[in-house]
Amino acid sequence: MPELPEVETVRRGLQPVLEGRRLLEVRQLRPDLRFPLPLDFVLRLEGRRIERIDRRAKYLLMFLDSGDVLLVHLGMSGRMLLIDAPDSTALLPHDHVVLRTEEGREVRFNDARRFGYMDILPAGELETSKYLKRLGPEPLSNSFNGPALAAALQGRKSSIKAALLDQRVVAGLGNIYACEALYGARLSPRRIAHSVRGQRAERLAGAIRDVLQKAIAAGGSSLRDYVQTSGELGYFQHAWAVYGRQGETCPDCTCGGPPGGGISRLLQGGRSTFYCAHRQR
DNA sequence: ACGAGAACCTGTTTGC
DNA sequence: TGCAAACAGGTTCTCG
Repeated sequence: MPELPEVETVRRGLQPVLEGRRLLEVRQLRPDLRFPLPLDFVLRLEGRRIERIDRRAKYLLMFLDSGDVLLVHLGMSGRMLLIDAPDSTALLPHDHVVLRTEEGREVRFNDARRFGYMDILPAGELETSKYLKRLGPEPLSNSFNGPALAAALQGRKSSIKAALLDQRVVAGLGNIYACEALYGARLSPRRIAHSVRGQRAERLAGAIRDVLQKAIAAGGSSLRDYVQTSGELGYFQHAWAVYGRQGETCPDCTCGGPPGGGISRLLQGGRSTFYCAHRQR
């Protein structure tokens, strides 16, 4: 589930619970997530204070007072569960790592599919690490704009949809927001990537920023209700324009439903793409 | 070198 | 209703 806006929302929810707090106890419930955890995983976390929580693309970065960074990727189904009363809350299925703070609260990394992972590395090695070194620009940073996007797409013969999922082109988009951004920019997901340049690239870069900012704002506005009844962080009711809306009328088409208008589903590289063939060219 | 597809793993939804 | 197949928000590897 987590693309950039969801990870950012999780980051903001974790800040008041973890930032500036000391980890009194860390429990590792299995030796591996997607990858094996470091052998000294617990040792390097217990007793450390979390000074700052950052985000890069879909990665959460927890900077420790030891100079290490705890890097977290939520994969497809990873969640951070907030447990206020740990002693009366049994471990749930797929709770893999438990962080207990000095305040007696817990943050649990829960991940059924186990595509998520964690690692610990020295802060100085973060940028050149295998995780971050190939990432493209942050879409909400100043370095991301139409010309930068066009340059990254130059020579690419895949579909624009596939290119947007490549984290080297722009970091943080996943299947949902790639669909939504293409809808916002009125570009067909089947369009060949390198044909998106000039004005089209401006439109797409703008749509990407727009869609991400709105999704983050939707999370942020419900920050008060941040902890769901399940204690889960980062789930929100998103008002997606096209994603998951196959068969519905396009919100922007006045031509009525199919044929011609209406939202259809397409399979690209094994992933579902939702789009309006009438609006997107 | 590049792009499509498979693989990783488990839970939920869909279709016969 | 029951069961099997399809599908799920990510990333990386292999193959052609």
